[in-house]
Amino acid sequence: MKEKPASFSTESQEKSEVLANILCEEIIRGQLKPGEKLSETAIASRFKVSRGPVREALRRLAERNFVDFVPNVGARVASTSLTDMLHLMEVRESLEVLAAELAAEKMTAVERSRLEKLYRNHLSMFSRERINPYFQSPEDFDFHYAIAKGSDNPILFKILCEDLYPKLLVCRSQHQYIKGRGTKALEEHQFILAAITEGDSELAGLYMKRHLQSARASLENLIEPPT
Amino acid sequence: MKEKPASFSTESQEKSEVLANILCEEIIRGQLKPGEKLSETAIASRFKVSRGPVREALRRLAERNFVDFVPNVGARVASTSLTDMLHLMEVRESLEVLAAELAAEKMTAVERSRLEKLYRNHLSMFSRERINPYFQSPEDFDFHYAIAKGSDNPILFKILCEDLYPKLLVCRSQHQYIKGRGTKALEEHQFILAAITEGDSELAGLYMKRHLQSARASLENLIEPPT
DNA sequence: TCGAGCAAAATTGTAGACAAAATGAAAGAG
DNA sequence: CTCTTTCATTTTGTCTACAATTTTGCTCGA
Repeated sequence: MKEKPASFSTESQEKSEVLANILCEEIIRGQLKPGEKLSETAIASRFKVSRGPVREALRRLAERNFVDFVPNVGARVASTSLTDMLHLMEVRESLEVLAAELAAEKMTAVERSRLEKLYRNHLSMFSRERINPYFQSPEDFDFHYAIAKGSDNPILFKILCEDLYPKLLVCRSQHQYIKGRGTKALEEHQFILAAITEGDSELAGLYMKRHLQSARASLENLIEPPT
Repeated sequence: MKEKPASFSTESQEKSEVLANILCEEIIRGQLKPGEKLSETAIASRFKVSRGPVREALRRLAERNFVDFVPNVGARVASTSLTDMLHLMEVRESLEVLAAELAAEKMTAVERSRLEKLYRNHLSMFSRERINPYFQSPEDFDFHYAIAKGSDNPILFKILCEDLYPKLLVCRSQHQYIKGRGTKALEEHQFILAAITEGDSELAGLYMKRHLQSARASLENLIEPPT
């Protein structure tokens, strides 16, 4: 019997995957700026690897639309406009309403209590230090993440948590969009939480819809300011 | 000034992309069966290329979840269960309702007339040869494709047409799920079309919802037959 | 001054070879 | 007979080298 050498913390190793994750992270953090050239040789020498793994990593990122790729020319960091962000939010709204409805129906007891605990933590956290823009903070995403998980629909979860959220984070970092909606968002979470814990699917969806609609509306104002 | 040599029909060339498309097509057609091993060397020799492009192609397909990938082991054709298909349909329903609503608001005049023409073609086509299961036929997808396009939301379009529809086709081929809902689906299209051409967003969404709900319901029966 | 055209440099695309890991089969112990 | 261990084979991971394409800068001429 083989000792499992990687007890935890990882690893599938495979440099191309590690590279893809690192580059993805740097794009999200904004350390790699939109439009910036991603030279294979430069990346290869930076990470002390050959170009093979780099190419594979870039292909993966291209498939996920984190980089724009032109054959025989190369890869560049994809630049996402505010219009893109609006489109993302439109899709997100639709899918999270579904997620909230499904979560209200299907969440297990432990999931519900965990979600409630999560909310209480956020509440106490932001009642002490009150200058925080809760909206789109890591904690905000945690809440939505938990609901996506609770929907018990892996496809839905993947689209939301692995496609849309990262993309939204990229948008945010590329536009310094830190539109903090104060503790308003936190209050809205309370209603969503209540509906989910009571298993009221329709209501959970409705609260989620309003929650995200207000976020989207403020974004729309940013694009075309009201007359 | 350079002559553009590839006047049309393509090409970005780049073997890894060509390979990815071919393999994807074969998975959709069911020529590559679920769970089947995708050996790099085998594919490389089959297409008379080196392993490099093959690896890149497989990485792309893995990112799109058409193949399951295990480091140091290799890639296998992803097998999609009927439960997966149900999850896909749930997400699809939510997104297509949004697409129909947006299409009703934003479709241009020429897009509307084109959609109408498309519908009339399907109508005459299936009134002559009436044995066809319209539902999930290429023509059925054409209609939904046009609406996704008309939503004027590239993110939405991409998820529907490049992620969900292909995946649904894979499911169908892997399960011989040719559940033809007769010309019922065609009739439902008529209502959707009417609502869109009249710009009635809410109604278009509602008809779309019912249209896909009935499809999903019949799928649910397949999984857990009614008592 | 500006643009076309050519040439050199840099970058991407592909191929082939080597290293590392996993798979599978055979041999041996209980 | 079954389970375990070992070893050879196969397959994947990575690297280096070479071919093809693009980019860049220069020269030349109007």
